Amino acid sequence: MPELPEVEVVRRGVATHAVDRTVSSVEVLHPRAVRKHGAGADDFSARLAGRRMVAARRRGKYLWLELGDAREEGAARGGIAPPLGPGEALLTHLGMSGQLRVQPEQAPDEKHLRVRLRFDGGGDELRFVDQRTFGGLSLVSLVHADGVPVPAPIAHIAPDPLEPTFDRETVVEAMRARRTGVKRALLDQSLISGVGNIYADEALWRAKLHWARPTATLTRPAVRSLLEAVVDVMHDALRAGGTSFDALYVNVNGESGYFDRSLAVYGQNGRECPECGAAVRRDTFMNRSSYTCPGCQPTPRNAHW
DNA sequence: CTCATGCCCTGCTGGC
DNA sequence: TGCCAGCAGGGCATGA
Repeated sequence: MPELPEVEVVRRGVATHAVDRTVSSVEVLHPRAVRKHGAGADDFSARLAGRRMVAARRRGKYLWLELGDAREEGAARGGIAPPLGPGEALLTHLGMSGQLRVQPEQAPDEKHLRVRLRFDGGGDELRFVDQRTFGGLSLVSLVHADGVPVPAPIAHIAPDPLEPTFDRETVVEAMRARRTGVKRALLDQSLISGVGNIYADEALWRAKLHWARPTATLTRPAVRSLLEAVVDVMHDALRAGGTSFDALYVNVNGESGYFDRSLAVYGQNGRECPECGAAVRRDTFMNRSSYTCPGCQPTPRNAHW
């Protein structure tokens, strides 16, 4: 499952292989992959063709490729200017199973290939492959939020913990003001973005907090150490190239990360906690799994289920 | 406004 | 061997 560290690995790959290239043609093989693009697949393809990728950026689990000025490029291509101005981007979310792959044009189509981008001059293609179709692409305009250009549809999402604009103390106060459980707050993208189920469980384990602990009962130092744990686990995962349980997460070259070997509790039901040796337990919460060590993260008396 | 819940989607796994 | 329930889960719409 791609979460922030995995998306960052993909961003780096896309920055290397797609930035400074100009899209020559776009093929949408499954309309659901561009469902967020309101004007439809044909419009998506027509507008993206001829645009130059100028930068690869990320907030949380969203990744976008900033596009060069369409009018100049359109003029250069014989006056067939797409009706877009500057300040736009190709926005992507990988969902659960989305992949951006750099592939030679002669490579056979992947079974779940959804969108193909070809570039001027031929060579490698950029492919969006997605088994479960929770992910997708769209063309969006950029707006300024706190002085940072972000895609308009995700302007409501909070900075992620690896961004320079992330203000830890703001998040500490916002979390303590919530009347909910700490994991639900960690997964709330309007408070802090980029934290998914895997890294939420790992950070809670490192901070020795149970997922059902009410945020209102946490001291400021406890929230600070939780946010530090989030940053630490994400940095560790990034160094390992991300977490891959199966072939669903790979980088743009199709390679898996190996952080799954370093997971303390996530997916470790019944295994020994690396800290105290107690058997890791799995609970169902928010219709998904939460893994805890009963020794290191005892259930709080006032649990917020 | 805050907080909680269900749905979208496909493929793999395990029980019978 | 085949069938089906359960599971993976981010983000959004909707309801309380």
